[in-house]
Amino acid sequence: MSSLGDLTQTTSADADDGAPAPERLSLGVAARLSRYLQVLTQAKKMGKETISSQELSDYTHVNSTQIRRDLSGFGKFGKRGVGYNVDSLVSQIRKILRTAGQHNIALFGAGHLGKAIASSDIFADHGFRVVAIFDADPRKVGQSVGSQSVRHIDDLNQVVEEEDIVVGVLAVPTAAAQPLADNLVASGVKIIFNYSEALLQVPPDVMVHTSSPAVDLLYALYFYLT
Amino acid sequence: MSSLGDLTQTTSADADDGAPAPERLSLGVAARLSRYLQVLTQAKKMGKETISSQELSDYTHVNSTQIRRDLSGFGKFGKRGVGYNVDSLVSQIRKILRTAGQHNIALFGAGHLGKAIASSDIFADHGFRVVAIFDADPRKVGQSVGSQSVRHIDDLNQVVEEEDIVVGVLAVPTAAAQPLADNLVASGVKIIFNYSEALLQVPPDVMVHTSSPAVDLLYALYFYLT
DNA sequence: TAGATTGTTAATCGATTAACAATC
DNA sequence: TAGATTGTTAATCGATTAACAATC
Repeated sequence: MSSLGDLTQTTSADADDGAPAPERLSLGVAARLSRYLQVLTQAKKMGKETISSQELSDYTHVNSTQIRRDLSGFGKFGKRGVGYNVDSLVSQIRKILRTAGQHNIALFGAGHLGKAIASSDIFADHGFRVVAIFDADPRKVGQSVGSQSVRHIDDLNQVVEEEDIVVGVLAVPTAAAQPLADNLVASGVKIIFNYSEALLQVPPDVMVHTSSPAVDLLYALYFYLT
Repeated sequence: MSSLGDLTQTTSADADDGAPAPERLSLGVAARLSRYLQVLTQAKKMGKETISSQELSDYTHVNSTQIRRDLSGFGKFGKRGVGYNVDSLVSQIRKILRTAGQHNIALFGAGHLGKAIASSDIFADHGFRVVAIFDADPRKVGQSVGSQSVRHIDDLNQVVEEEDIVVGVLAVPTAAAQPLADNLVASGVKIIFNYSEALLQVPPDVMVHTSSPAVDLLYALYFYLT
């Protein structure tokens, strides 16, 4: 597996502008780059023009050397003595992650959580757009949430195709999650974001991310208690 | 394949003041044990009595050898040819993480997100109890959310002391987050769970976890697109 | 028994970190 | 210039994996 060993590095002559990374990023690198992007996006909103690896480290809790190393694998984005330009680093990382475009989300569940998600700009800031909201409750169908009106699940297949849905977000009761996941899989969606507690069973080519705030708390608490 | 990135998402206020603390778990181990615990908790709800390291691996995306290795460091919890007893593994891990007890949470923000959190049992399942809800809007004070009635922020100090609040959860608009965090720090809370997009500034002994669903999506999308 | 799965070792690979020269 | 911060190296640490005996 020596050719896979290079996953995180691009080293060679073409490290500069626009050169496509020849290999897939490793899991760790992709995850960290995404985190840098979030902090940068927020820093930009706050009017910050440059940021140092140490500042990025303070916010992401990733070691500053690691950050510089992650970035320098793709080019020389920083200025010594100054730091990184926020705007240009944002677009460099977007290029590396190939997430510069718009991506469409379907949201399931028009309860409190669904409404919170629909009205937040946490997704919008990163190019994700909620283009459809579904609910199983017929009384909710037709109500408007954010800029969308709630649809019935029967429309799922049609909407996925017409709107080019890439991600399904489940903000539904635990018991409803697996059947919905099955529907999403059947309609061809490959990324499911699960806010319920269900342990979802999906084919290997479908990616499930289960959000688990309580797990993060347990973990934080351990270091608080010890 | 998803959440290896989560490992570093929370930080420890890791004050290495001379005396070695030989018994502390490493960040990675503590994070993984927390994940096992979540899956086990859910598996238990579904009536599962035993679970193999391979099944745990399927749900957590942690290598099964790694799981057996993590667990065997603390004792021989499994039965060869059978797997692990779900109930007993839950209590063993709780013991290791020292999170067997109840811990009290104060929730800030009685909007959609706050209501979703208050009515979810995602925290309750792991021994966290929302014992107070605050909102800055005087019209919301006194309303009841879940089993609590909404309080005014002025009561914060008193509540933290009386109710032994260990964690503050921020489900407020981004602009309101930093002042609230300052209040929490002043009242002695050491763990802050931030659902806003604010980049919070806190003293080094306070731990901030910022929830970032969009980051996880970016990350998932990268592997989908490549 | 026969099949399954743990507990454990040893080797390898990738991530993390400290340190520092380069240079803005 | 003087201070700050990047880019990079070399050493260390932790994760992953294959393999397999033990044993339920």
